[in-house]
Amino acid sequence: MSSVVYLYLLSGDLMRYSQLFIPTLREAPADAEAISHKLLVRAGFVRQLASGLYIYLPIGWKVLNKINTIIREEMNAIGAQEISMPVLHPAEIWQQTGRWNEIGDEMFRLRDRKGSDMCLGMTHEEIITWLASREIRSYKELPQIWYQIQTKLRDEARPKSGILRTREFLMKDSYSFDTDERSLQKSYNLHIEAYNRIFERCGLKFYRVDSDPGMMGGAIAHEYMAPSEAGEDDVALCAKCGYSANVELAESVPPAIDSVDRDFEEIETPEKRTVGEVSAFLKLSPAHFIKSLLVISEKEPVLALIRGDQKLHENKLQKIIGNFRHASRDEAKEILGVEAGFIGPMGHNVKTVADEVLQKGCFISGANKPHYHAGGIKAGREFSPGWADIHVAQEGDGCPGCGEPLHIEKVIEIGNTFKLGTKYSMPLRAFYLDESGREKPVVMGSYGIGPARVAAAAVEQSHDDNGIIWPESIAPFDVIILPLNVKDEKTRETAEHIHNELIRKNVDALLDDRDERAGTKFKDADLIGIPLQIVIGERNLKEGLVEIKSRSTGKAEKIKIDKAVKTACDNIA
RNA sequence: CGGGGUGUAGCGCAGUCUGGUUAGCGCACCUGCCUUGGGAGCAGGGGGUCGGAGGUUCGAAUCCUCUCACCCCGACCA
Repeated sequence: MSSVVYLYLLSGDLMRYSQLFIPTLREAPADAEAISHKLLVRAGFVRQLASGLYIYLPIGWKVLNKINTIIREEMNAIGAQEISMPVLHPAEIWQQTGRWNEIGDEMFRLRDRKGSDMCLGMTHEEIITWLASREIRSYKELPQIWYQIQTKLRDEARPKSGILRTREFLMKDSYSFDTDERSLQKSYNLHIEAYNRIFERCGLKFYRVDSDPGMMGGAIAHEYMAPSEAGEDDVALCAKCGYSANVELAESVPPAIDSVDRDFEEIETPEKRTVGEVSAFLKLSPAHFIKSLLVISEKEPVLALIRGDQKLHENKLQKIIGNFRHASRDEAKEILGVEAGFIGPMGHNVKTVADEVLQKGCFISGANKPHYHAGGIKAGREFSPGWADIHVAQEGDGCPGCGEPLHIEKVIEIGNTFKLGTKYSMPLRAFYLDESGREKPVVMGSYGIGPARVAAAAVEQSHDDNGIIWPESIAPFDVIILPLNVKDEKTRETAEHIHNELIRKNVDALLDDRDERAGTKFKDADLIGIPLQIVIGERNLKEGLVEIKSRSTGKAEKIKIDKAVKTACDNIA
């Protein structure tokens, strides 16, 4: 029996619906968009305090704690040790790693009464590394994995989708400390094992994908992604070889076009500027065109070329030419001497970066004169750019590993893992002495899980028109007992009896003892999403029967009263 | 930060364009009766600074100005 369940068994009242605070609503708030947002509010799990700030009501908090219990069990199982660090941080440590200045408005900052700069923790690399720097002396003390489940605060530019993107949220964050890269790989692998088990136990469908380490530093990073329409990220997946990556960095080979080599020729295209307009006008698919986009980097203007059916991947381009912005219409005309809409790759004196897919084939693009496009444009003949992958991977593009078509899926990020290396141990001087007495920086990793996102993803992935269908492992209760008419003595007695027996067997069972009509009880039970319902009605009772119904399958079974407890227990596993 | 939208009872909404009784409806809530296998019915009842401030007017939920909050799209996101 988990500690969470045990706490709730302490008071029988908390197993009675009439004593519990579960404010369900017939209608979802009008401003809720995501399914998980609507259902969690309607079913009485959460309430919004302000933008990006949520109150967890009793059953919401209980679900979160069930998730946290699973996380703790699996983290402890890999030898991680739970600690708790402050949410309020002195600026100094963040200044030492440089992130005080690197991070902008997203960090909540404040001053204490003495005027010292402080901030609210967005994450705890700085703090834990400070701790390690003071306490870790020798290779004999390594490796270590420390974790906490702690509130994080981020002044998000746009909180959204209920509890999916909030300004204050709970996060399980763990940090590994190792002597070298090889040892770090072991800690990293341990986390992979733990994460796989955690998300499996939480009943989620999920992928582990390559991700962009971003400002976190370090070279290797992965994200755990739960497929959902409410997600904010896209991942590229290959069913054949298993390639999986966030679209932020996914590579792909766009399908080849069959183009016939032709000589260069100009074509009049009056008032046709965009690829869409020109391709419709010439009755050719957008893949036969080159999109020529002028951007301005910090150093110089750059002409970026991509195929007409592809999108420019700004992050990929940014890694090549540094920060840039799109040129204005006037700038384009001034620099290239032609109005936007009729720009072609030929004959310009500016740095040009083209997507690799343009290396083969014969294309159409702007003719560099108003109201004209040009056909027969071949790489190496009409233009000679620098080559790079600068397109966004799209559905059906070839897998970079095996060539099979990629599938793009919308996902919620529920966890991430980063190899940090010495990014934090160096500036904060977290050093240890190795076997030969040499001082070396600790090699670190950092690993996050968002319990609220796990809950939201579970709702997104498992619901129907009637409400939530919780995975058993994280449901607010295992069983709900529905005495349909509590004024009927036999009904009430049977329900109480079954309830007591289930509780005695450590089943987390809720008794709906409210004097409500049957319909109301069914609707609430379905909405809240408790996996198993035991329905006690006068009709069946006369034959000595009660009904056990599965929330997920909707299948109901009539069984003898004295078999109800056993059957329920068997169903809970 | 750019674009769009919404603020009227706990929730969902009408009324605003075209200013004029005591600001309405459904659900929820309270009391009574009745009812008990899918959010019943009847009767009675409570609940509103119409987001806020200022202005125009004899008179403002309604018109004007400012402001705040929230949602959606985009940018951003260790």
